[in-house]
Amino acid sequence: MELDGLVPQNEEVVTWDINDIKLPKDVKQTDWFQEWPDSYVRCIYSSDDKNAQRHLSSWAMRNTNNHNSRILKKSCLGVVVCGRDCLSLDGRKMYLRPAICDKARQKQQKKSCPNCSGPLKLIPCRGHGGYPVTNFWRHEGPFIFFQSKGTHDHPRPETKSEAEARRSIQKAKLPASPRLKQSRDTESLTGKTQTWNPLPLIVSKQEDLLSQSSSFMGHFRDKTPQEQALNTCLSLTKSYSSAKTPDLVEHPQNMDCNKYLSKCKLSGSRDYSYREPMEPTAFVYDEPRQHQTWSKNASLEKNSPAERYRNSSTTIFAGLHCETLTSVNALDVGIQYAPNRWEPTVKVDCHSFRSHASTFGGGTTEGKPHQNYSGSNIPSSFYQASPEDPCVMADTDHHYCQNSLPFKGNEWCFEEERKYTNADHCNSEMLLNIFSLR
DNA sequence: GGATGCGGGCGGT
DNA sequence: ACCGCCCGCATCC
Ligand SMILES: [Zn+2]
Ligand SMILES: [Zn+2]
Repeated sequence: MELDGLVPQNEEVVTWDINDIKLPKDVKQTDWFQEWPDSYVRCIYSSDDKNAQRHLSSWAMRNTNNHNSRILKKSCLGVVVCGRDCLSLDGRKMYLRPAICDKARQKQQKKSCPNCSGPLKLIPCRGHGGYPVTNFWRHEGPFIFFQSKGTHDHPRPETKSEAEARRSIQKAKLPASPRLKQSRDTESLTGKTQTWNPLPLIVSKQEDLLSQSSSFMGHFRDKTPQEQALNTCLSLTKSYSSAKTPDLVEHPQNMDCNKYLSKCKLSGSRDYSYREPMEPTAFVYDEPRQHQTWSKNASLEKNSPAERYRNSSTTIFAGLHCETLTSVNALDVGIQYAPNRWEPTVKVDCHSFRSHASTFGGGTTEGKPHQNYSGSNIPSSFYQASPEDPCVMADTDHHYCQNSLPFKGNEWCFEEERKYTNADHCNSEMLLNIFSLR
């Protein structure tokens, strides 16, 4: 059942559908990227939004063929849980991210629970009429239209970055020789149980993670733990960032956290080409020429300085990446935890922000930058910790990064920002903190 | 290796 | 026609 118009996006009534021949062209404001879109929502992202460009979602979504090259369709793979419903030390369940690749997923299901070595179980998504929730992406001019159909009927899996972190850590900790590796593959192919994550990655204390991390990293003779960690961190953010972090690369061990943090403040999106909102017409689905032409016209020429300014800040937010928002948990536990009692999320808004001077000129972050970016449920890093817990520190840093974006956007901020592409540095820094605190 | 996209093909409604 | 989905191919990291 469609809920057309019932969930106003952008404080306006949604009048479009992803399948419409024409999509709205007079978009006054774009939405914050949603990491966990759920239910029947529709969003309009800026085409500058890196996450939207990559069609990212923290749900495990896989591409599916809808025989329509204009609209990218993805369906949810659900979540992987322990077949024994085991709990971590702190009493939380873990929710692993299903591998997106079919082959990899099959392999994954042969592995065993990293916590109790029990079998893993894939909970399929049946949130859309008994079928997986589907997401649709459609690029149109300066916007990326997004639509979700169905409500996930399962817990959230670990995020993409968390899953990547897990892989990196596992790879790093098992610099297995080719021979050993081969036997392992054979084992998995024959269906024998293989503990997915032999190392006790499931820990409830950051302390534990730290010690474990540095211990396995200590195996590398040629690199310091910091360097090793850094490599991991950088590799994790690589796919999201086109920026270089020369300081870190060249002098990781000398990197000062505060210094690094200051860079976080300047982090944002790299691409500032913005397009003016269109005349109140629409994007024509079946007339590629039209929107292409339009795109060209609108791209760069019509921007007045004021427009450029406000638009650039718009882009700054749009450029924030998933990792920035998933916080330090990329390495904190590596696994998505949640309370034992899982409640389906009912409502999710597209957190939009006004692309008006008020949002910017104020120089505040009142444009609800903190508003549950991840929707109305448990934070990805569901983590009980004491104030002195390193994790808290890291998380604080994370928020700081998010709040410290150059809202005021003077020319300097603007330029500086271009140097430090995006907020991924925040993430890298957090990761670095984790490993270097010791 | 695995994430992502693409698109041919098949079967069900 | 629309949808779910399997499968191989290609690209990129
Ligand atoms: Zn288990
Ligand atoms: Zn789902």
